[in-house]
Amino acid sequence: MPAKSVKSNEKPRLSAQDWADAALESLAEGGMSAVAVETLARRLGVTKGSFYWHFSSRDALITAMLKTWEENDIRTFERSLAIIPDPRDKMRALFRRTRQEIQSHVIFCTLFQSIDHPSVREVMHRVSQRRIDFLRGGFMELEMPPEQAAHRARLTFMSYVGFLQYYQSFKESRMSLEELDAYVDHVIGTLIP
Amino acid sequence: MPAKSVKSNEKPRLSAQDWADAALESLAEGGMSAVAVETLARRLGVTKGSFYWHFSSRDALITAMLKTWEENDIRTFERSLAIIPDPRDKMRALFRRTRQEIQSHVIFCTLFQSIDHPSVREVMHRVSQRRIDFLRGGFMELEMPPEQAAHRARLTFMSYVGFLQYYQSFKESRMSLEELDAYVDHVIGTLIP
DNA sequence: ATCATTCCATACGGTAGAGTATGGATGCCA
DNA sequence: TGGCATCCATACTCTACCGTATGGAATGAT
Repeated sequence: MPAKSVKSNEKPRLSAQDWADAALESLAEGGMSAVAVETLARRLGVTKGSFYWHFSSRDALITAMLKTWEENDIRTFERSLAIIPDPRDKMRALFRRTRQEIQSHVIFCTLFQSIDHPSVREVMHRVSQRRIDFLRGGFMELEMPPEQAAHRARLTFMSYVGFLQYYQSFKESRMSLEELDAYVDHVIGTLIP
Repeated sequence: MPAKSVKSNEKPRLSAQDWADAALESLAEGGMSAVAVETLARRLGVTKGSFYWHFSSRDALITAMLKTWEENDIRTFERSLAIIPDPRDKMRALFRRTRQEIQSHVIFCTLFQSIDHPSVREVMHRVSQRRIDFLRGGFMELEMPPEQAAHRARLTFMSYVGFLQYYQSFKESRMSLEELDAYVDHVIGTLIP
């Protein structure tokens, strides 16, 4: 086996980024309350002593975690859609994106539930604004007048947020995949001109 | 002064309903974490000793609080709209309702953020289903085919949930009232056939 | 007037999680 | 090989909660 196995062998020797990554995973699974120092320490196979060497406080970890998420979000979200040339295809692809259960969606939704935290609030405000602006640009490419495009972008974003919230809250009574596809088609037909 | 002043004079002598009501107010202001025994006791001018006479646990209070809210929600929400005869007017009135900052909306949104709690989850699932069904009925009154009405009802509800979440999260950067009216009009024009 | 019931205060125990203090282990470097 | 920096373990404090145990004051019934 290799000398520098990162997983559970030899000596972990963690970095601050390792903690931020673990925090993100824990966030996706158990919400903000799961982003706890001792919980993460157990997860990483170390103790709090390690944590407080890398970070000054839990809040500092949360900030770093959010920074990691936001950067990754920008990379994977907008850049993957910039390739699609036709604006209508691009918007449709964007809508269908919601159907996939990417980790980014889960975290986006989870963070909205922890909006009380100042850092979370700040990041979510930025990210939301960015997505609404992106949608507005898309609708304007579809020949919508600016005012209307702005409203439609808001409406679209709100339905996205609401859907995630609902879908993740009531996992037990989810629609079937066929139904879900039909729903997304309906949304596309209703919101995309 | 009267002999039975409920407020802060003479002797409070609380009932379980008083605790549930105070819990609701506290919930609207500070979320579920504000629904804490000692916090409410301070609010009511008594101590925990009182609480644990009326309730067996914090969870019992939460259950009672949710029961109170759900009953009140059914009363004020659906019954006030059943009067309007024209289906299109009814739907429009329903949409414009979101614009008003009723306490029920605030609590609805706050509860969605605490969906982890089993009792909250159960109540929200019922309430959500009820509202979606109500919307579906409304769209069917507008001559929409059943399948389409179901999807449109979902979409409408999702945009409602998302809007509340967004609107309550970022109070500092809210739209002006005129803009908000224009937005609601856009939503009505887009979602109501 | 006595007595039980109702309602509440006081004091305590228990737990979970954040943060601190300190020493030990490991590795690099002169 | 001694020494310094890096990274982590152990053990502790502190705070904020929930929940319990128990006694006391008020009220109504007889």
